[in-house]
Amino acid sequence: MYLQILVEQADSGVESISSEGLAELAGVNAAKVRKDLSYLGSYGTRGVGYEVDYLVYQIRRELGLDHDWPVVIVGAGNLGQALAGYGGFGERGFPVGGIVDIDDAKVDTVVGGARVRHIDELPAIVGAKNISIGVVATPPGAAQDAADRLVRAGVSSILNFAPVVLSVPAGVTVRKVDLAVELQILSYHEQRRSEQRRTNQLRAASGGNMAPVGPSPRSAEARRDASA
Amino acid sequence: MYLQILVEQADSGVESISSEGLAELAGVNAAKVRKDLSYLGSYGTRGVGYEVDYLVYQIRRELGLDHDWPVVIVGAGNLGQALAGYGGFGERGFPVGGIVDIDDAKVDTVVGGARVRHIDELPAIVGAKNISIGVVATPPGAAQDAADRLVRAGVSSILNFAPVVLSVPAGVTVRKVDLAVELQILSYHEQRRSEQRRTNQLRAASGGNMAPVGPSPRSAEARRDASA
DNA sequence: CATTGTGAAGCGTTTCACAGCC
DNA sequence: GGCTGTGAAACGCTTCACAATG
Repeated sequence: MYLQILVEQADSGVESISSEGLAELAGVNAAKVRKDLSYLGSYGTRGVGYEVDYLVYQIRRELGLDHDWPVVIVGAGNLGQALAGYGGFGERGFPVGGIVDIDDAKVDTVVGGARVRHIDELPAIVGAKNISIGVVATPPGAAQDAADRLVRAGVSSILNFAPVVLSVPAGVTVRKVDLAVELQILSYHEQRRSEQRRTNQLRAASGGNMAPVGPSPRSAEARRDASA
Repeated sequence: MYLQILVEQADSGVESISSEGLAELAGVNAAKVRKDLSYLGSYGTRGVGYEVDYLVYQIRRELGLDHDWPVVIVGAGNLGQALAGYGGFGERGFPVGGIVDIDDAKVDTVVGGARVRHIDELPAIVGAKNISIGVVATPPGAAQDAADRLVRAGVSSILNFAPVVLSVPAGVTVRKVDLAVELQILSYHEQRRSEQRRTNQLRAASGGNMAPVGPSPRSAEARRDASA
């Protein structure tokens, strides 16, 4: 996240930034920024701050972003197609090295500039482009099989969009992005807000005093809290 | 996550589950499951376990999933279209109540069964369907404006797919899904793995003894760790 | 007697507070 | 004087361990 912000700042011509400035932009505590950055080494200058370009370079190096990581997408349905068509991946160093599907009807169609290939070609694709990262964009029922195939093909990191817990051997990293879970979390907050409103109405109706729970001044502090 | 697993279990005819069983499926510790569920109330039976259906009901109630939450999508580009076309949302209680874009060329096109409307109609759409949740699927530069418009229209929860930190008033919840960040995290793990391999080679070449760092037996334990 | 519910310990992360340094 | 780097305290989440109980 720091990387994103720093790149943005660099693009706007900012050359130096303090931990406090970066914290403000990231919505976190300044001490946290300093501690986080200290794990990279001592790249700040006391009394001055951090040089944006240099920090970008160091973070990129630490994250292994000094070269591209081609990815292979399994599943050419709605989501797979959108991911393949979404230019943002390539821009950020993750070009789509291939997209595969198990359905012959989808094979050889073209999405986002890539031809869909059959899932049986996975080992060939992974081998040819030396791919380490796979994306599972299949329906839930096909996700474990997709993961197994990716692992067998030699992939060691998986980004999973299917709403299932994947089981993989040790040494393989899985990250899960579950859109429904994100919405459920928002639903929970909405639920609480509406319960809160009911309680306030009751309290107001009964004429009692109450601690303020409504919007406080729109300070940076408050805005940070809002996304917690 | 428990909810997902429990619904799946219910569909396969499982009627009762222990904290240990649920922990296994979720890839977490059994004590954590019990503590988590204890916040809902005491819905288990000692010596027996939890009744799946009842637990599903209680979790749904707590999360506010006892009714649908229509969502409005801002941005009808690649991602917005995929989200609108992705049936999974509606199935899980989040039907697409509308999709808007600022670009007249996209307005009135139809994606995933919904007609794209102009972003100026946002207040009308939100008001008519009583929408609380908005999805930002715009390019980075347009995201803050999209968020501001959503908030002005009365939305109080936002799911943000744009790679920017949104600034919203207190009382509005934002969750961010950043695909590039997910891939960057995987890149970091890959980076470490390749560094590890180099170190091992050096150690092996120098003939020294070393603690095992490679794959261990594929136990449930190890597979859990893999996704950490 | 298997399994829950939960105090208490353990542990990693965040924040404070200030010495160190430019 | 201003800002970094970092021990130490605070905090919150996870896990242990076991009393409670159907």
